[in-house]
Amino acid sequence: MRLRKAGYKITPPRLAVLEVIQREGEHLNPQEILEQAQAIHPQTGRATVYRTLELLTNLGIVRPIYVGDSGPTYIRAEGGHHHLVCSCCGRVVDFEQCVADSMERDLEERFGFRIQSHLLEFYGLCADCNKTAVVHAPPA
Amino acid sequence: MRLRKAGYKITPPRLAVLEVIQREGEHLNPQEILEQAQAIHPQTGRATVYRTLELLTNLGIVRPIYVGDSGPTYIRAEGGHHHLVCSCCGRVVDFEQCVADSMERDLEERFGFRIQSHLLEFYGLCADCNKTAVVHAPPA
DNA sequence: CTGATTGCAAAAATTTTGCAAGCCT
DNA sequence: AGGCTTGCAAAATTTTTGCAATCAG
Repeated sequence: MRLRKAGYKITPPRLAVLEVIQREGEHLNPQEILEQAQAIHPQTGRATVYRTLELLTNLGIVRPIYVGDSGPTYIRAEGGHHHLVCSCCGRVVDFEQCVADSMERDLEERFGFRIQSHLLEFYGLCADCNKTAVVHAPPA
Repeated sequence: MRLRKAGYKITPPRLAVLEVIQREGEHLNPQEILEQAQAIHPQTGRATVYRTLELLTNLGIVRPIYVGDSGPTYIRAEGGHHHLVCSCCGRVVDFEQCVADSMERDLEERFGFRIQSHLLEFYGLCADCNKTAVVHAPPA
């Protein structure tokens, strides 16, 4: 338990939030995390979720990402995340193979960072939006 | 002027927002964009800034990015942006060389996207946080 | 015990929306 | 002229804060 090692107390709300992110894993926003955490520990308050997310983020256990339009969502802070995002309609496609790993070593040496994860996003227009919006798109 | 081609009107507030992002270029949040836009066109309203940013984003002219903790900031939607972000203290370091470009062609073919830009972020702990926080960090 | 942690509710901060007036074309 | 755009202010969201009560260690 990283929390303990860092000198923090292990409490039901914190465990609930951790559990939710471990389980659901991906792309939950604070509201959803609150709801699911309450399913585990009913009296969990919203403020505590925010405080816990900040704590876990600082400890490098989770991380917020912003994809498409919606607000922040949280994911485990490990491994890579790769998205292809349409600037026009907001569509998001995940892809796997990524060359970022090959850069980590070099960056770690060069900047003294200890890298835990990465996010690679390409922005552009998806096939559909390419056909329409770009040509001539009156407000909708 | 991309705006015109897409069928939108060229107005002072829109020009002001564009001008601000072209000029300052990087990492301005909506509030700052509003202030600077008002320096150009005083009666610019906050709502218009938000509406314009959304419009320009959909047209693929600008793009919001979220780095570190703070809210969204806007940048021109072209080229790449590369950050090394410390999960602990929020420090952000920019770096240049990037291998993402080599992936664009393949992704475009595979998913039918027309890629305009990319964002590559590595998350981890900076040299300073590595020494302290990880070992034992009572709340501060 | 003791201080970190919590939940609540209020306060802030950030975005969105409704609408009449105004401007671009 | 016609309708997209705008600015304002109010409404809706989202996040942060103050504080007494509680809980983990």
